[in-house]
Amino acid sequence: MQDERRLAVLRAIVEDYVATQEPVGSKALVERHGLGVSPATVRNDMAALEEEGLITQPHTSAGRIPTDKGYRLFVDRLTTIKPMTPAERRAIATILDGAVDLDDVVQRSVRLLAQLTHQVAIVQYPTLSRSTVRHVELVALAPARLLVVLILSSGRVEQRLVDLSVPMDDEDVAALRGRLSAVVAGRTVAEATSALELLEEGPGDGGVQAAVAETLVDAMSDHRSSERVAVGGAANLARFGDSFELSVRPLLEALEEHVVLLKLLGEAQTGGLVTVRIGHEGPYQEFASTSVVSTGYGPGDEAVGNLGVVGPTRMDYPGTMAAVRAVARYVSRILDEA
Amino acid sequence: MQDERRLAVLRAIVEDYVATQEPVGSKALVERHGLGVSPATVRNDMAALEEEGLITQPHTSAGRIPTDKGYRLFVDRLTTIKPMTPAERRAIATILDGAVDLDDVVQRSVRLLAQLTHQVAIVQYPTLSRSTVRHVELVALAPARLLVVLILSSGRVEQRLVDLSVPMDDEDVAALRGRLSAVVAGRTVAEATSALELLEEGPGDGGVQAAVAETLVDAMSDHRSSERVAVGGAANLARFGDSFELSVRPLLEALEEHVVLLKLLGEAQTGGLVTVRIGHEGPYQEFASTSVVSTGYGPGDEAVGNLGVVGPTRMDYPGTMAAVRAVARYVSRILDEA
DNA sequence: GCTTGGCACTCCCGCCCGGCGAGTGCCAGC
DNA sequence: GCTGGCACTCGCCGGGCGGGAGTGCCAAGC
Repeated sequence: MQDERRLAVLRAIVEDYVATQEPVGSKALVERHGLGVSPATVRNDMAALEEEGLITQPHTSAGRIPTDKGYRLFVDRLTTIKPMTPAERRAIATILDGAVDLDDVVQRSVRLLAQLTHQVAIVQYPTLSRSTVRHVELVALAPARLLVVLILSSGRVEQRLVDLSVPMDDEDVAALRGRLSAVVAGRTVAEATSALELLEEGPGDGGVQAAVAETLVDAMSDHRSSERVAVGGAANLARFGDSFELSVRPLLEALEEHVVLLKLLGEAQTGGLVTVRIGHEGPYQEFASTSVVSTGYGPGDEAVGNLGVVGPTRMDYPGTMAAVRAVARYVSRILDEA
Repeated sequence: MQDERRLAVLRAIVEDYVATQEPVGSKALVERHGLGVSPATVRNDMAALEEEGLITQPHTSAGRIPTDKGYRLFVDRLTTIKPMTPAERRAIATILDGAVDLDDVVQRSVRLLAQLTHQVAIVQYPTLSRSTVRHVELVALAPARLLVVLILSSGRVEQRLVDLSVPMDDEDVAALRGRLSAVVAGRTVAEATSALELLEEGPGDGGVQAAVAETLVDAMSDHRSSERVAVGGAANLARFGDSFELSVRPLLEALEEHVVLLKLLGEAQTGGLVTVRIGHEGPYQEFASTSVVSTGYGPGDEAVGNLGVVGPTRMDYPGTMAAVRAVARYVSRILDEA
């Protein structure tokens, strides 16, 4: 009985604090929410919640604010993801359907997510994992410099420059292209990679074939492609009321370190499961006062990338989770069709 | 005689203010620079400079700070671009030489420029202008969906998706590729564009050839490619001592509007000419308290893109101009070789 | 045993105020 | 035309002072 009311008090504190950004006191709480008890009772509950480490006071005789642990309980047990309105769904569909290619989908998603949540959005470019090799192209830019272009069934194009130890003429290039094509075309990335690694050395070409094959393997490895992320809505960092130099600057710096962002997005969760990392739960000092809401996307149940938002721990979790889930679903649907 | 000393006073004020970020008074000025006159004399000169609108006081009985007009005079007549040290040159060379492709050059440049200047760096991706068509590739992703890939001599690859009104089989695709290749391969972008526009309708293909040709023309038009810019060092906005919400937030927002940034970089200047736009000289309200230092880059004397930095009007102009010029030169040299 | 009203207490915040110091403008003298 | 002197003007800083919001505790009531 009291336990239930205490949780109701915690929920009310989280909701009020998120809405006003100010510590919330017992009187304001009973006024704004119909709790049906007096402020004194709520004060007792608050003392108990503080005892459990769910809320805290910035200083004596101020209102209470939730701790990370309090937010965690709120997210896990006190709230459900708030469905998007039909208007919001339509907006998502309209914006994302206008995309001309995969990169454009990613760029539109990141803008959209930033606008929907008023926070910083991060979208990972799709990894190529299970796609197949559509085409290999070699272009001689100079006698001893080749442009290697790899086209995958996912629609992604990877390009690399290779400097050769010996010059090649157009015929050599065509022959090499033929040999490589025969080995990799139509195969999945995984198959093509092993096939390339088993490839015998070409006849007296000074290691050219090996160099090109290595470049292809490198281009196919998830690594570089999955390293890429798009970031948007950095201006929303202004919502951190704190000092710029102390809290926002390190965040801005971290946002340019895409490797950090990838770790932040974490492991892909598919099927509408949204991951929430609150405050200090992550490994990065800079993000100790932020929360990350993320999920995976991809055709079917396969995850080919992650997306999410990062914002202050005092964020609207139900709304943010809904937006992240909705955008991920829509992007997944686009990948299904492609 | 007095005129000369007055200009020396202006130069000293700019240099001191840039170094300390604080209004500079007459006494500090004679102490730090060996002006050989008394503070009172300097005060008279300052009154004259203020009369001319070159400096101003934030409030009565404070030191002076330069106005935009004062910075303009300083940049145009009182300073020369400070050459980079050999160590800095080597650092630039080392970092940029490690790039694997054109996009990587741009991304490395933007990071480098941000680090060198401690300001926000902007680098435009090279436009394709005079490059020639190396290769056209068509890939059937689905019966009625084509991926069109355009490879240019500059090393740039453009890709587009085309939805067809009628399905095509592999033979149709190969035939279409052959026809298009014959028309555009080896031509410059300009030539290829006109050739495509004159192309006759394919035999009973339901407008497929026209659709693909149009896509190619679109991909070749400078527009989309030159729209792309890379931004780095946004964290350096912290150097604006001002309030976050009022001055930094609109800037951050503007930095995500790449169209705005392109206008900011302005018209390309080649041959080591660096453009400086100070404060309100530009059309954008958000950038009224910033200066933009930019220049063009490209092989030979041809400008294929711009790069620059944006920072507070109180910036180290000689050093910034030197860094911008040095990076542009090095990028140009890389394009020369490619 | 839980809830409630009352009450004293604590502490932040905004305000005013006075002293200090930096810097100026002006003036008379050189 | 330069210089030293001098009075004046402000912005900045620290201290002191209510006002107010919020708390914890206690004794009484259901």
